[in-house]
Amino acid sequence: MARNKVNYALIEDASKRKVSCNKRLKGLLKNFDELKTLCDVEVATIIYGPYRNEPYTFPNNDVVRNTFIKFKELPTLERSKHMVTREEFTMQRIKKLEEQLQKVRKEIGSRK
Amino acid sequence: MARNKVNYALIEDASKRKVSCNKRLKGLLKNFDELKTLCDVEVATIIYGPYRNEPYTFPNNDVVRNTFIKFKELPTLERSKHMVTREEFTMQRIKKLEEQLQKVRKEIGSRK
DNA sequence: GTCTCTATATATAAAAG
DNA sequence: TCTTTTATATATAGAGA
Repeated sequence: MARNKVNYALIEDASKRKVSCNKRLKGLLKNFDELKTLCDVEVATIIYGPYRNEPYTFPNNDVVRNTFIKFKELPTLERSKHMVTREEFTMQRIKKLEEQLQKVRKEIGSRK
Repeated sequence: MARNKVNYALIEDASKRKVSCNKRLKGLLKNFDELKTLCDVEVATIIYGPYRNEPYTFPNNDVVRNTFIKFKELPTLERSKHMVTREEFTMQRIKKLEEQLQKVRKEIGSRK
């Protein structure tokens, strides 16, 4: 994806593959996080990587379990809307930091 | 992400949110597809969007079903060991933003 | 292995049609 | 709305420490 365009096929070199895998996993989790935050989409993911036996889950085990139950049973579960206090808090924090960054960067830009 | 940087918060405008949601879903599925192909990672995802009753699944319903069953059978302890919780993820994000802020502020300081 | 850097590919917000 | 286009932000392959 950068420097060189990558072939749409298994990366043969094992160490390159591992590095790529970790970078892409990170990117994927960010995408999920943003989709959930910006667009209010409910996601549940299990990822089995080749480098550990236990899977990665997102956003967390409970949600994954609940989403699966919902998926299996199809009748819509009424979901609690009152369990995001901490998440809201950290979200605000991130927003604020990003605004500060923007501001400071703009200040730099105007001096160049 | 383009033209303008987007705030890390729910997109208030409903039609913008929908457009963004669809674009991001598309991107996310592409990411999954590439991770699976390039790095031989097994993934299972359920995504409930606000615009249809049926969830999106990747790679397909059967794999999702099987993967989640497999996940359910893991002992709880093993499961939580490598869980990527959303909280952890946001903490990392905050840390990174703070580092950037520090760096940029230092740059400003050195010019004054 | 693990971080950082950075050039390039890609994703995507907003505009235009 | 939806598609297509474009400008910008972001992700990431490869390199170097």
